[in-house]
Amino acid sequence: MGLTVKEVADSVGLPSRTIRYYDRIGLVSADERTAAGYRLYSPQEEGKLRFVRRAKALGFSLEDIRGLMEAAERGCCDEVVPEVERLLQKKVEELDTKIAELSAFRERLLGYAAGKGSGCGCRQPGAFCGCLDDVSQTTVTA
Amino acid sequence: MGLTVKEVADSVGLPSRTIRYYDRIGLVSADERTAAGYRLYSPQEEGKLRFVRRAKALGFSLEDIRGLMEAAERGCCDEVVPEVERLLQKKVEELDTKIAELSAFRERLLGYAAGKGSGCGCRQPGAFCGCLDDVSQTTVTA
DNA sequence: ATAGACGTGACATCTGGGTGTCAGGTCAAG
DNA sequence: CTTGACCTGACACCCAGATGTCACGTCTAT
Repeated sequence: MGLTVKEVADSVGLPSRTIRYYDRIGLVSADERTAAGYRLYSPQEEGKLRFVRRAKALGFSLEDIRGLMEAAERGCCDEVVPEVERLLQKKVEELDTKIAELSAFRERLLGYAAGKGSGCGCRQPGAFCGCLDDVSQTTVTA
Repeated sequence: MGLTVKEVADSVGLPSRTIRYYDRIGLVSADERTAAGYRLYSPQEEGKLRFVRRAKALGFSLEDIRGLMEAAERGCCDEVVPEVERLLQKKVEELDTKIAELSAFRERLLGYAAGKGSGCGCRQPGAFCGCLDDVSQTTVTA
């Protein structure tokens, strides 16, 4: 009983190669095998893999994901949610910061593009005039 | 004339090792050298390096940055701004999408945490009950 | 019984963005 | 004239997250 690598791969939308990789690194292991050694995935493991795929798409590292799933092993949703929430909060904050910085950068660029005559006025094709530098004076973290 | 690697490194806030790396990969090269072969950086090159540092902090890849600087070589700011704006727009859109997805994910989590009784109710510590999977049904790109 | 799709582990390789470590050359100060 | 900080190139190595490629085993259909 259970799905083969290929079946579960098609089902969750990851290459079977990657599924085997996740097994190898101990992220999601098929703990059942056929007599011939073929991996067999239970619906639960399929769920884990699906979770991995989505969390990965959201920008979590495999280590983050490992942490989340270990939390899930320790308890069920009631215990997991705060952990997930914490990591998620961190992610959201990171992205918020990044967005803010990019927006500021963009504003400055638009200022250059639209306002103050046309550009920096240095008129030195071929030379790196420094106005991009000037434009990027936005304070940036990391 | 010009700054040595160490001087320019301290000035722009990058390790001298990294400056030499950027030279090696042809991102920002010191085209002047002393008789002994020491790199010498002009204020323009210093400006480029500063730009690289900031753009990197904003999440651009070195290849993106290379493209931006090539644009800068072709013309000056008037020509560069649209190019930068285009890349920047793309970045901002990527991040906006990501933020939206994370926020949706978060909402669902909060729904689990706060609403509907307490969690998914499956009460199966040690089992991956699938509610995280359920919670992450948010449509996600890439 | 044989072709072809799929499975296995093992090992190497890739990308991006560097860092560690050598072995040796240079330069300013004391 | 030596000490110590800096410079040079070359080569190896690191991380995450896979992917390529072998060589060989298995399963299903015809």
